[in-house]
Formats: sequence, structure tokens, C-alpha cells
Amino acid sequence: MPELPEVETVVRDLRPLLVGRALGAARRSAFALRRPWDDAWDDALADRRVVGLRRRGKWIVVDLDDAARLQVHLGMTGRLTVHPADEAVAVHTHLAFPLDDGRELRFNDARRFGSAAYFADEAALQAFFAAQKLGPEPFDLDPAAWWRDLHGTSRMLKPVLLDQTVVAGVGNIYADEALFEAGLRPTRRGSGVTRAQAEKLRRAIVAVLTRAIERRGSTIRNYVGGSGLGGGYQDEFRVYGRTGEPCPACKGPVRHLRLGGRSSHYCPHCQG
DNA sequence: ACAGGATCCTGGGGGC
DNA sequence: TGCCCCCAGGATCCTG
Repeated sequence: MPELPEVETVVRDLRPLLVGRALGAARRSAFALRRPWDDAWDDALADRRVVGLRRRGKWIVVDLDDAARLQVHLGMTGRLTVHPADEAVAVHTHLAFPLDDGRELRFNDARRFGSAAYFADEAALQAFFAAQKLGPEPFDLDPAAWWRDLHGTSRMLKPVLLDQTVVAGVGNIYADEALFEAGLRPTRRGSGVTRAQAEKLRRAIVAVLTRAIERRGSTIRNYVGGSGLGGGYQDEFRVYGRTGEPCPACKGPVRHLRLGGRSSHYCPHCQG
């Protein structure tokens, strides 16, 4: 569910609520997340103070005062939110850290595709990202490298955009929206894209993500920011989830197709 | 290298 | 009201 704009919104919401706060002993649910929690992490995290929050791709990183890092991925249905400690705990809450201000940081994830992990220092965290071969941030994409990546693959553009080793943070919604913005079909082969088209696509990715961040991301079902407030970009979708509805440009029907198990939405007239 | 399918899960919506 | 099937902002693993 959460892609780059949603994760960025969570980080921005949580920053004022968490920085300066100390974490108490974590409470955990009996369910395992995608990556199992190591019991040793409980002691390592207890009483640590939060000094910063940031995003890398779709990953949330909480910086702690002993240089350790708490890393969270929201998967499809994850929520990372702060609540009054006495507020009822929602079902599917898998991690809860009491804060020293009477509140609580809670990680809730119905489908449990998300994860949370501890890293002793920045080097360990970066080693993890390196092992994942996590690609560059969309805003930092080097135009020449991006074109080489596209030109050098016979894969279709849609799966390339979803590939976190090529560019980090783009997911199903913003891939479709960026391809529409660039006038390129999801099925176009990377190797068949001109340099100008690659640049148009790169700029479309940046524009769509920037606008979505301004709107606090997209709320379709589960997603909320760190303060519990949802997003508004779903009101600006031009093709995503709009199968059969008129294309905002040519008024022809938006089409749907399945690529790599994911839904893709596009306008056959405007996207060549 | 790449495509497609299955898998991990729960919940909501549509059709009957 | 109930059931069954399909779908979902992600990622990974296996097969052909």
C-alpha cells in the first residue's frame, strides 16, 4: 500500500512527535512479521532516545541516540502511528513502544507483509540496503544512468518502475500515474524507449511523486500518516483504479491489464 | 534475462 | 443475511 509519498508523509508526521522522545520497553503481538523480531532487540532499544527520522525508498528509518537504527517497512497495510498510551490498542498491532511523554508509538499491520528490524549502527543498516541492491531515490536519478538502465533492458516499463533496485520508492499507483504523465504504455520495452522519452519519464516520476507528497499521499483503504490523518492524492488519479472511466486528456476509456500479477491502468490513445 | 505464477496474510466489496 | 470469489499502495521465490 504505502509507496514513497505515503512513507514520506508518515516520516514527516512522526518527526515532531518522536524526535527527543525516549522509547520504553516494547510490547509485541504473538504474530510474526515478514522478518522475525529478535528478542535481543528489546533490550537494545529500551530507553533509547530518538534523534531523527528519515525515509529511504519505502523504508522508514528511526535514528537513535546510540547510533542504532530502527527500520520499518509498511508492506501493504502497515501503519506507524502515535497514540495516547491509554487509547485502546487496535487489532493487528504488532509492536508498541511507550514514549516518555505519555504516548505510544504503534506499528499495526493487518496482512503482516511489513517488517521492523534493529540495526546496531549506520554501517549495518547500509549493508542491508546494499545487500538488497536498493536503487537510487527518484529525486536523485542521474539522467544518463537512468537512460542506460532503460535502454539496457528488454523488460516492460511497468515492471522496471516497480523494481526497487532500479529506482527506490515507486509502487503500483505512481508507476501507472507516471507512465500516463509521460505518455508511455506500461508494456513498452525499456530498450525501445528513446533518450527523450526516458527523460520525460524520469521527470514524470519526479512530478507525480512531488505532487503526491504535497497531498500527503493516497488513501484508498488502510493508509494513514503518522498522525492518523489520511492523504488526498487519490482524488487526482488520472488512470490508476479508473478502468472504463474517461481519460482526462482524450476522454476515451481507461484500460486495464495485468502485468507480473499487478494491475496496470493506461489510456491506449494517449500512451504509445 | 525475463515472464508468469504462487506465496505470504487479512479484509472489504460485489455478485448471487 | 450469508457465502464465495476476487481484489488490494509489496516483495520474494520458483519455474519454463
